[in-house]
Amino acid sequence: MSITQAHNIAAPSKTETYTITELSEEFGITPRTIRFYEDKDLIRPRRNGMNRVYSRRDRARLLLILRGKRLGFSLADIREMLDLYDVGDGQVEQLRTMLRKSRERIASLEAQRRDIDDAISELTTGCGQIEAVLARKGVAVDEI
Amino acid sequence: MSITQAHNIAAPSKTETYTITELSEEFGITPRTIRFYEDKDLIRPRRNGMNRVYSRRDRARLLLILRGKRLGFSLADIREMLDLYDVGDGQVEQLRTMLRKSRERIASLEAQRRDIDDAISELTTGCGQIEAVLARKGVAVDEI
DNA sequence: GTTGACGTTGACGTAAACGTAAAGTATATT
DNA sequence: AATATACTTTACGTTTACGTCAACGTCAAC
Repeated sequence: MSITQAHNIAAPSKTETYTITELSEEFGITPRTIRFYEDKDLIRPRRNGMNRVYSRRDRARLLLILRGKRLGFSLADIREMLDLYDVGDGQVEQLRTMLRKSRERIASLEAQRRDIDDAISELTTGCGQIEAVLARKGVAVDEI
Repeated sequence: MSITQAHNIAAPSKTETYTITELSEEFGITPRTIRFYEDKDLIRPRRNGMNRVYSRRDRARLLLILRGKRLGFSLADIREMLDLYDVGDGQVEQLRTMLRKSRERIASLEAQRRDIDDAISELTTGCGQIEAVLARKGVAVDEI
């Protein structure tokens, strides 16, 4: 319970680093998940002996990964974008790729939304019919 | 290519039946899919020797299955609802279950839709930023 | 007498994103 | 020394809805 835990002894230096559990707790994911991302080449932390050491840059990558996941990209997509992001800075080609992928994703999401809307109206209609039948049977619908 | 194919020799009688490929072609699914549904106890066609024989009732069940899938229910959900549907007719308990499940599904779909809307706006914002950067670089955005 | 069309069962493969042991290493505390 | 804690690797398990062989049966046609 001491403040000076292993791997975190020094005072907050310029080269702040994180352990795998620190990051997992901060982002609400399991260490297994972070190792999985590494296995998929999404992060490449340094090592201190056997242990993984994450830099602030690694932490930023992890944030980008989780953001990509929230937006519904696959890990493969995310890896591709991260790789582009890494090569250089502001390369036109990367931006084009990101833009294309984002637009594709938007189109896909809009299609999904249409499907969802259709399903909702079909389900709503069905609910109404069931409610009508139950009402005719004298059953209070809200008792469900 | 003759009209009188095997298993379908008789004139259209009252007890019309279907082969597995007939149904699969009619509904745009593979025979494998229909056998899979049977394996999951969603349909139970009669047999003529080894061959499956589907009645109009089986065909109706298949329609309900595909409808349920369109609405995003799992096969397990669909089976449960079909079973209820089979027991009797207009039983209150079945209707309640259907209503509950449908309402749950609607709620889940609405949540999904909110997530999708959030993702779309986040992506749209990101696209706008990328477009701005590309424009400043003198790249026509539509060339992508 | 074999080709082709249609059918059967059984079992393994696929995709995504991890979960869940199992078994070992390394350090720190008691 | 023994215990506790954190970390490691390897590898199989999970879920859903099928796809994909493989090997076999059966019947009518050429």
